[in-house]
Amino acid sequence: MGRVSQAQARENRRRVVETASRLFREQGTHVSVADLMKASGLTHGGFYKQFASKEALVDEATAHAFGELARLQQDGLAQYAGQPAAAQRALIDAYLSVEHRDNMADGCPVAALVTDMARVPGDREAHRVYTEGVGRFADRLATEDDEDGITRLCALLGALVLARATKGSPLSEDILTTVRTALTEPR
Amino acid sequence: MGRVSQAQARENRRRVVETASRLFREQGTHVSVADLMKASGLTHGGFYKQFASKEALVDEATAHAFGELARLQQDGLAQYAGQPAAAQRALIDAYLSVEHRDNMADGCPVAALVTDMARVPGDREAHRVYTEGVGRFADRLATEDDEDGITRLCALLGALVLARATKGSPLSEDILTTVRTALTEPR
DNA sequence: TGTACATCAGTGAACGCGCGTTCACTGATGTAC
DNA sequence: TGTACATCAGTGAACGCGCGTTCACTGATGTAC
Repeated sequence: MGRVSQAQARENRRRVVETASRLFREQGTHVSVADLMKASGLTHGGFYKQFASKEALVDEATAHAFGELARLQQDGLAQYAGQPAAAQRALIDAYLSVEHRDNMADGCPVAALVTDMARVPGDREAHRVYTEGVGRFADRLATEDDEDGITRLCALLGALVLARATKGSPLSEDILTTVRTALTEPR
Repeated sequence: MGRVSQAQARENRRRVVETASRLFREQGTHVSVADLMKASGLTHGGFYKQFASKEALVDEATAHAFGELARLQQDGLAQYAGQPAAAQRALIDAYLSVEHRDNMADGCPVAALVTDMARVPGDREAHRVYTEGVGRFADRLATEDDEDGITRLCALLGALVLARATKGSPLSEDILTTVRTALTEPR
């Protein structure tokens, strides 16, 4: 192939990070460097021209996924400007939808990476980004009844991961609809 | 070493399953056969005298962990016989304790295996056992306000896995205490 | 603007290592007499 | 009850394979003149 333009190299790098952020969410962070590069349309040998190690990519891909999440949440808020209750309801409906359950790759990184984070050493950059993302998500969910949003976040996240883990059983859809109702009905 | 008595062989097998059920919860189901056998005080070569494959052990260890969970929940109910509210409160306090957060190996398999289950093919025996365990856990949490216990289960489980994933930040303890209060205060 | 050459993103083979699994072997256990 | 021998749980070395990582090589890009 030979050398590639600086612009092309930047674009390739960007694509690897984006692909990684999707594959790590879908399959976990143990996806191989070779698979990651192949899915990005490259061969695995060039990986270390762009990244110091696989660990560095995990950190960067995690940050990328959380950046995307923050952007989506901003968009959601903007779309329902001045109607906080409608914004909440839209978020909850989307979060606990069958589509979100079945699409981990494009889904919430807090849910997709929750077990990976619990099993990884706590001093990693990915951890800092993750914890920050959890805090921001909770703030986003705060209401008059639930001042810090933490309880609502736990119910949302718990419902999504349990619906994924029980997929194939009617219980899975049951979990989604039950928690959606519980969180959106006025009380 | 040479041959070992049938009783000893059964005991060794039992110990491998028990060790696996703890290590899978602590580190995930990708713990190696060699590590599993070493942790059980054996060498890895003998593994296939007892199990058809690693996959078979994952199924069996999952079933073992859920059996243990069911037994613990029975004990908890028996201890507070005739006082359902106190039994609920004790369960919630224990589930959302720092000890439970920090001890995945002996902790709830629903929480420890939730991501593994989401990423494993749905037709496995481990899946059936898992889904059944989720249903039983939800029933156990049912109250007058929350007839099927699903919403409470999601909040409990979400809080535990998030507290684990954010461990090291004050947010972690915050999650445990906030959700514990939300679930135990009368409303 | 055109030419000569150094740079370096990407290639593909190779590295040591740990994985799940297999196998020849050992020797105490279990059994047939 | 004692003896002879077949069984088989456990050992440890080895298998092919995929992992993360390294490296000699390629040749278009970028730069110095």
